Amino acid sequence: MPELPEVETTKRGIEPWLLNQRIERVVVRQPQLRWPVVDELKLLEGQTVRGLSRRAKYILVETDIGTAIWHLGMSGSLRLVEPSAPAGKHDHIDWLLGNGKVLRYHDPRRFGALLWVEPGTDSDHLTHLGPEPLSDDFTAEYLFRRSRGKSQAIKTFVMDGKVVVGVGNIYANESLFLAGIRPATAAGKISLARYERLVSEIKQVLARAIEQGGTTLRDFVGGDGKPGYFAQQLFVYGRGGEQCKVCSSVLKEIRQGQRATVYCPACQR
DNA sequence: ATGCTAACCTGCGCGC
DNA sequence: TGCGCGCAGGTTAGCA
Repeated sequence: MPELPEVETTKRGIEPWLLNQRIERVVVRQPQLRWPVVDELKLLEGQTVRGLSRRAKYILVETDIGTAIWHLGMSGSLRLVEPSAPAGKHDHIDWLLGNGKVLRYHDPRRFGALLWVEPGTDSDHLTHLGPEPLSDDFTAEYLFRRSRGKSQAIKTFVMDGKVVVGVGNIYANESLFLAGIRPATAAGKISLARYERLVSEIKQVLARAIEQGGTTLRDFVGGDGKPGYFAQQLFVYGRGGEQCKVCSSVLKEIRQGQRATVYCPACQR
């Protein structure tokens, strides 16, 4: 489900309902997620949420005794529900809040996670990540430098969280289309000028997707339960075999690293 | 080091 | 109507 815009949308959606609230009870119905939910999460009971933030596709919930870290995996969602709403088959975790609402984690495929770190500690999952794509640290010069000597395809290169975080399959496809770059091009062969264009398009497409509340393909919903509206603005993702919206050529679909890649053979060189 | 593959898990849509 | 197959927004472990 979620790439950076969907995670940011979720974080913004739940923040007003969580900030400064007491977590009264933590209910874990299914601890077997991507990594097992640790017993320490129970320590959240009675704690107050001091702050929310996002790093890469992780949502950090800070309290005085530690930080809970959500990851939504492929099919996870976090939303506020009423306590009377019955928990469904894949509603794995509830946080009962002081305001009477319930923060409910739903994740059919269970590739998501809820991690825990003590104050002043960094999760191993966060320490080796690349820069945030919307930050000033993410520049064409950076990508150019990191890519020299690499034969790896540009698409898998920008999807590597050690290079830059938050760019998943949807927005990798879209930003390469917008930048006019073929996804299979070796990252090490791309010029600084073309990286200028790519970095600019990555930043723009992510920012626009956040404005639209993310991309809803099947089941993504923000914290308020509403879908995102960016899907209608996708140029290539999920459109293999259809016509290019710019030049009407038939879009090609290939596989890179077990992921679908779609591109326009005319617009992307 | 680099880069590719398989794996984790469930649901859905398609072709037969 | 049912069955088998392939595919899906992410990430990491393991291998050559």
